[in-house]
Amino acid sequence: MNTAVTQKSPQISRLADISAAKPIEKIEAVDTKSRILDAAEELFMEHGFEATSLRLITTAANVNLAAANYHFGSKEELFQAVFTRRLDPMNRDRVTLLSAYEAAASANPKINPLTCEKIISAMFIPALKMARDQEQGGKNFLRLLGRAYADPAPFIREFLSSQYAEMLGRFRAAFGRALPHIPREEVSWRLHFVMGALSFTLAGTDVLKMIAQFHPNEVENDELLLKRLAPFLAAGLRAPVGSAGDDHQWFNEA
Amino acid sequence: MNTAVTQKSPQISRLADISAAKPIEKIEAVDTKSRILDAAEELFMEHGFEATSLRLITTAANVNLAAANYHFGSKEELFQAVFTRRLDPMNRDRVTLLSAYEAAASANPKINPLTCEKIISAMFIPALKMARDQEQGGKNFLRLLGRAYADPAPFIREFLSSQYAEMLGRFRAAFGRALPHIPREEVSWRLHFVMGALSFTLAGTDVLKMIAQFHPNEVENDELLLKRLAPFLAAGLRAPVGSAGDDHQWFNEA
DNA sequence: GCTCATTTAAAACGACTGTTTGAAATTATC
DNA sequence: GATAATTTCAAACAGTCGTTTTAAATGAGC
Repeated sequence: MNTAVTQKSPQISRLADISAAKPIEKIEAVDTKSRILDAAEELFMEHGFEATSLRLITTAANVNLAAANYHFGSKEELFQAVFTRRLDPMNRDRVTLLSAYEAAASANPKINPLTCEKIISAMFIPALKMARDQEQGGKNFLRLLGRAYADPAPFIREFLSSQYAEMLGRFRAAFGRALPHIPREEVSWRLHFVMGALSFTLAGTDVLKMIAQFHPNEVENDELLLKRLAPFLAAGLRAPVGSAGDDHQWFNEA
Repeated sequence: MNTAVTQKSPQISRLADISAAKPIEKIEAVDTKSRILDAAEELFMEHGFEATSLRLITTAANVNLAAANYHFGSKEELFQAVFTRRLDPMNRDRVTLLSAYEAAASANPKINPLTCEKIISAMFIPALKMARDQEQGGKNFLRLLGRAYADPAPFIREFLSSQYAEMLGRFRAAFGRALPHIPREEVSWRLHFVMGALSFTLAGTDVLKMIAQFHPNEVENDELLLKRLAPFLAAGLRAPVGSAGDDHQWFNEA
């Protein structure tokens, strides 16, 4: 015998223990469908898609296991239902707000120009509204959304892509008009970076937060957080495109 | 009987089909340990941690199932081994490069000032080097790393946190010195945003890429990609902190 | 009260999971 | 070449998984 590695004696389940799931928590919606959605939202946020079993969800929701498949068909469809419930209206609000800004700018360009800050606020305000309105569920969903961006499952990525297609198209066009001196392709990339910083921040589960000396005792609210993010992103969007001199200096001096 | 939802007739496995795994692919390392690491790196990147089974990994690596547990102890320890193999030297290179810049700046502040661009390049150059050196594995790992940032599994987050602690502390201090007019806490947040845009970009699996009209036929290399990212981040880091006027204007005009 | 569609309940299905075991094969050491 | 340490192998273990099935309970319309 031997040991290339000291083996752990007992088999410890890595997944959330279903026997430790409290049958009744704060899931208080009346109908079964909503109870399942609420529990799924919280548990998917906490453990991720693959690591969250239907038994864990239905136990937390205090409903029968078969109810999940009965009402939603499959686990994937339940996952999508969790998203559409909140993402659909949020992205609709974003497009509506952007349209309002565009109309105001069109009517009176001198007074209400469509600045980068305006466009960014059209993306953030609906997200903020959701985080504030449904006190618990809204924040859970934002964290879940931030994580879903990086999930490798193809069905998640295809689903999110279809959900975001219209909104992102509108905002890319708006940024393009607000930044006429920047090439269209560069604008696409910067919108890409904006989404990255945004989703990373909304997910709120990054490595930085677990390291000491990073705002140790202060509990930031989402509003203050996005007020920090906004100037950062606006400045990045307006930055001069990298000159040839910078490009060559960058990677050859080390 | 009835149907609240049209049921899918057969049970289709959502996970990667092990029967479809090719026993021999391009995993050509000689020793079993490296073969497992190479296969695990690629499959974890492709399917995520939970959705990747040890049987899938060992089949792709063309080794026996028990070899994974024999050499690494557990699936979690295998996952961590995949990371330490590349992340450890990469972060060491980053700190070394930053130290070199700091020494040069200290010796001759007028000629070699420690600018934001310098510090950013100390983060990017080692990542670029890895992406170029090991042609396939390096890129795979960067995508895996970007996804791991958002993974909800506690052991992943704690592991990454410990791996990044020293490096991030050094870079936060460096940014603080390079941006003396910006409050320390604001610097921490902006480093946070930088990491978000960076990991999102390195992951390369975001929603934007799947939407039409986004660089449809051009295959960007990582070098050009980071040349686009750098000016964006540097401008954001140097942005004036949000004034009180901006703050109040932001969220109350909708 | 009866009929009918809708919803809930308990139990089982087949498949897949990480891990362990004990013997065979291989490699190194003397 | 014999002995010992290391590595590989096939097989099994004890669970959990998503899903389906069957029957019981519930509700509405008349």
